[in-house]
Amino acid sequence: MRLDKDFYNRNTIAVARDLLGKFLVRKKGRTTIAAIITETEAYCGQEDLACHASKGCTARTKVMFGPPGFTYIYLIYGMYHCLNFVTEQEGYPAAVLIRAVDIPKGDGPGKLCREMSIDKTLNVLPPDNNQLWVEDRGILVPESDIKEGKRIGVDYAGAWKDKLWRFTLLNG
DNA sequence: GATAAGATCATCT
DNA sequence: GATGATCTTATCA
Repeated sequence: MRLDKDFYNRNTIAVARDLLGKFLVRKKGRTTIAAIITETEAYCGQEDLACHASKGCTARTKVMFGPPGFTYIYLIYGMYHCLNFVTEQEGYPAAVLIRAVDIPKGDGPGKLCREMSIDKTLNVLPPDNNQLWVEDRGILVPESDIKEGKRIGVDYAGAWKDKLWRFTLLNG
């Protein structure tokens, strides 16, 4: 079943952990790609210096301040798109970055978006759109299969760079 | 194995 | 005009 607004309207770290083992579904024309989410990162609120919303509500980050379940996609380093899902209640800016998936060789958030043809045309989609969403297909992930780690590429974020807000799925 | 640099542009100052 | 939620390739050890 497809994850709805209620799933995303929770603590961001809990959402990031629970997204492991879920299926990311991308529908493009007659083609549908489904991939198991294996790596995520949580970005929590304006206090988190690694979170884009820490600089305030701008045209780009506005979606993070909105209701949960929406997509947040941006271009980084002029080359790669990154896919996020907005979490927590409206007014609290937070999101989960999808870093890697299992079916199309997932090595990172930029490569993932390239493989699945995800770009800014999919930005700010509600959770019930028909192009990109996440499904629960009944895979249960035991606590022992989840590994925590530091977030990647945010060394500028002071004390927040060492937060263990990245989650990877072991085995498969 | 580790570290460094280059690609390249939307967004913010 | 500066700066990245990255990735690839090159160079050194």
